[in-house]
Amino acid sequence: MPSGATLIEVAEAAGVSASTVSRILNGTARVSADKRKAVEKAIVDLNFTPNVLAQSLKRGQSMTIGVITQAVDSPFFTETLKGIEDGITGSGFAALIVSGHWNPDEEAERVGLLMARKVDGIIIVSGNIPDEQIVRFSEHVPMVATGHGCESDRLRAIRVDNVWGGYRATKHLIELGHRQIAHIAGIPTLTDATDRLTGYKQALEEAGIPYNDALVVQGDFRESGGLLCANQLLDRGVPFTALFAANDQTAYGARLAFFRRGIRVPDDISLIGFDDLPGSPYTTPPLTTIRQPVYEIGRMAAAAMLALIGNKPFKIEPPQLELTIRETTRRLR
Amino acid sequence: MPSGATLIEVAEAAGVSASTVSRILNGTARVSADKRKAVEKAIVDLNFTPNVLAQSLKRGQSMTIGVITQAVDSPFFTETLKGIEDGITGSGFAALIVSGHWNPDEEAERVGLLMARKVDGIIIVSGNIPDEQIVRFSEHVPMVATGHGCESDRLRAIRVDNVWGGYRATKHLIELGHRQIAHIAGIPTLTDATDRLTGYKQALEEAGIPYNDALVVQGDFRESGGLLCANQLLDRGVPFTALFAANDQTAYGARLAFFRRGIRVPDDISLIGFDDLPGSPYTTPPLTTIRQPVYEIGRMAAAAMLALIGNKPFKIEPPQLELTIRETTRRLR
DNA sequence: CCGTCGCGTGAAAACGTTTTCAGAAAAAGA
DNA sequence: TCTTTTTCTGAAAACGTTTTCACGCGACGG
Repeated sequence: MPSGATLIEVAEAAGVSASTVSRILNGTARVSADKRKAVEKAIVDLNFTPNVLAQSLKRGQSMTIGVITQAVDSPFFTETLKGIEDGITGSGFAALIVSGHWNPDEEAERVGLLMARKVDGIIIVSGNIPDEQIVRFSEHVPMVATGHGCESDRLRAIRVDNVWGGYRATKHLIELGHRQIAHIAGIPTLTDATDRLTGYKQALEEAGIPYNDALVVQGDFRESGGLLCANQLLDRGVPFTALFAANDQTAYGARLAFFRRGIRVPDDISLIGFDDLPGSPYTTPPLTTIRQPVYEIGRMAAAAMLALIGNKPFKIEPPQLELTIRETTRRLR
Repeated sequence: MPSGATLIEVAEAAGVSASTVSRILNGTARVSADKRKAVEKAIVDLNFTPNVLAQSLKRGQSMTIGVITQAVDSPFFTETLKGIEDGITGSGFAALIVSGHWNPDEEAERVGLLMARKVDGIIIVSGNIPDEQIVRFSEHVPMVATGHGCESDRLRAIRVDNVWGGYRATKHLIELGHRQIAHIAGIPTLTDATDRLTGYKQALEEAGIPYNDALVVQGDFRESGGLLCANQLLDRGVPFTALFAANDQTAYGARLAFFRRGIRVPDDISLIGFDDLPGSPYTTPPLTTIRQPVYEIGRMAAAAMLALIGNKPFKIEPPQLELTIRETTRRLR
């Protein structure tokens, strides 16, 4: 527990000047052994901890990294958050987390808030703030953005190939013999969502299956939306034997819709999600999905940020998506 | 986007002293209309934002609240986090979130870290740091703790009645006619977990059902533990018709174990959880559970902390648990 | 017409560090 | 022994605010 002792008090107790104490603390210059000893003793005696605020003010560095997330209650974000947290710990930095609630204006305002607090960098996790704006921000403070494509001098982007993911998911279903494949899309303003839809279309086209508008419906990346949309799909009466949900949460909702109507998964309908949330191996049956290394993305974001701040080179290698086959998909009878 | 302009520059631009600018900013004293106008103009012209660091240093207040959580990746914690975040926004405070990973030593160290950063208060979300230690910390900085029972001058506790929750869950099963009721307990060092077990025993005793050690097994509050423990339980060969899982995540795991063995829920075995995580209404079938108002607890924690910091009175009313009956429990045939 | 009051204001001293600058002491070179 | 260098150290000036203190000034009552 840090005390109220100040560096000056330590200096007095040790009979040296404040400068000397500071030098010992930071290893800025050589100090004679006896003074060093006296100071070190005084430090433990007084139980001294440097005042980070004063340090920050002087150095112009706050040792804080701002993180903008969208919904702290979504497993998708919190996994990334955990990665960031783990990546930061031990570096002396701490994370100031604020959430933008998917609202671009709110996000921009939060960026301002973080800047006012003189954070040393901002990590922006997904969200739908326009890319150009991010680039503009990055002129003021180093930034790392996930789910965005833009890059610049002080801006790194980490993004997975969502088109490929959508393609792979759909292709998996096609390989199992399905040809009537429905899709519950994500939030249309997010490229993540539209890219997955594009991938879906590509796979269809490749297999020579005509795209059918009646089999695609607009979700919201959440369970409730999945439930609703699946019901909608079912009610349309256009038959389908497989469903590609834009993310796992949507898949959970759809799964429930099927359950309610006595439709068995995967016996009657195959279901595939996207993300591979921590809960997905434990659904009944365990969910087949496109694994997105969310945690690793978080760690990578943290590492990239640390490198950016320290002016060190850092090569981002785009995290790979991976088809994870569990038990909600099966070969068409 | 905040600029590099300082208060002194604003003062110069407006032809007044720094003190005057400060007074206008904080409304500390009356200032003549013309100077005020000049200053306000200079502020927007220079796009000035006060340096929070300097303010903090001077005022001895950092406008930051530290939050210690255990696992940012568990829905239980993130829901609380969301409540805290929402409760804080608009107050000018920001949340510095660190995680203790269930490790008391790590938790204590993190408290030190937060204190070094001169946070104005610390909210500690669950965790197994000893109560006395929390009390000790609270002598240095205002604290709010959830899942702990201790209170003091600068310490507020928010905790639900876990004994009652365990009792109610078990009683629900008993009311449905079950008499062979298994229990997968939580982490034994957490009172949350042991309290729920106590409640389980109480309900059993009340109903005149002898407590059977063979029907209780030690989980870890996570899905994987639930899966393992349910299998263990099944392998023991002691028959049971209902299972009370110490939390929802454990229930998810157990559910999967049953599914794997072709045991139907609720037809063959009734299952009840604890927490009511956001995902629980969307499991198949939707999980019967004891609803814990996690989000509200977060908001309450934030409000209590703000009140504590502002020296305002605040009455914490303990959040109520509630039996939420869905579809994983049914009357014994 | 002269003390007293209240109001608006600026100068300057904090807050707790880091860092430049220069001086003193010690070591090295001649 | 007398420079010249090298080490080590302290004084003092920052960093960008807030806040105390005191001062000038017009208004007030006597």
